[in-house]
Amino acid sequence: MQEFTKVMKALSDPNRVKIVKMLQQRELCVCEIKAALGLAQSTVSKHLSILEAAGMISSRKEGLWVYYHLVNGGRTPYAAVLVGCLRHWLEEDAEVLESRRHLTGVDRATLCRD
Amino acid sequence: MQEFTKVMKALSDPNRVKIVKMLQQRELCVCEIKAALGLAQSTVSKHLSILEAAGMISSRKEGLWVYYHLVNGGRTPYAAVLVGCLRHWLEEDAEVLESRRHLTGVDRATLCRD
DNA sequence: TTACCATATCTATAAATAGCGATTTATGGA
DNA sequence: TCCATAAATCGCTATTTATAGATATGGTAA
Repeated sequence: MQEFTKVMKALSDPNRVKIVKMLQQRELCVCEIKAALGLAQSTVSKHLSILEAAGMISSRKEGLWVYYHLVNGGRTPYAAVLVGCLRHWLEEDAEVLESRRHLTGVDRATLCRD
Repeated sequence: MQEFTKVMKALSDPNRVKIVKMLQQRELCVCEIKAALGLAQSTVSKHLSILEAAGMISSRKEGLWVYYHLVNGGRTPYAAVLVGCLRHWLEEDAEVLESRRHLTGVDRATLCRD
């Protein structure tokens, strides 16, 4: 039960849904997500840990940066199905498009030092 | 976006998931759900209104009683898919079985006057 | 070393939520 | 009309959650 509700709770916050939708395009480091959503770094880190605990995303360390990506298939059946559904869902959502727009055209190298 | 997160939030509470799983078996009036979950009537009513607002359940009035049932297909694509998934998911969940057990063998007529 | 930088964790706070009791509303029967 | 009953709503408390600032961690580079 908790395995299921954890996935539902993870996806009940718009910012976390936006993170999933952004990670559909490519893996991202924390500062990119921070910039795209306009949230504090600590807040983004918290959101990422919630999505990770729900079995939907995973991370990879590269030097100072931590890159997050969608877990292929998801770590639980619930995470797997929902991540799969979200491939199609909300593709035209205004908030999703907005956050994705912040990613393109921004140089990651300059973005991650401020 | 909100249409989606509303469904996720509705299913992020164990008691509401149990309500959906009970309604898979048959339609139920509020006092039956109240008895099965061991919650106050006002609390159950609140949960039902949240599930209804998410487009997953609907009600039918019959005299004093209000019978709730799953919306066939769901009022939104998100509600539809999740209700569909929940047909198979959590069938063996301990909490779900427990709440369902409270329903069987209880006479509705005597249950709803206390 | 020392300084710096990206991320995670800790602490605090404001807002949202689950819960219950009391009240209100709606319905049916006497 | 008056009373009883099922459900919805209101008012409140306790808990959870989203957020940000401050601090800790761990890697990089001088």
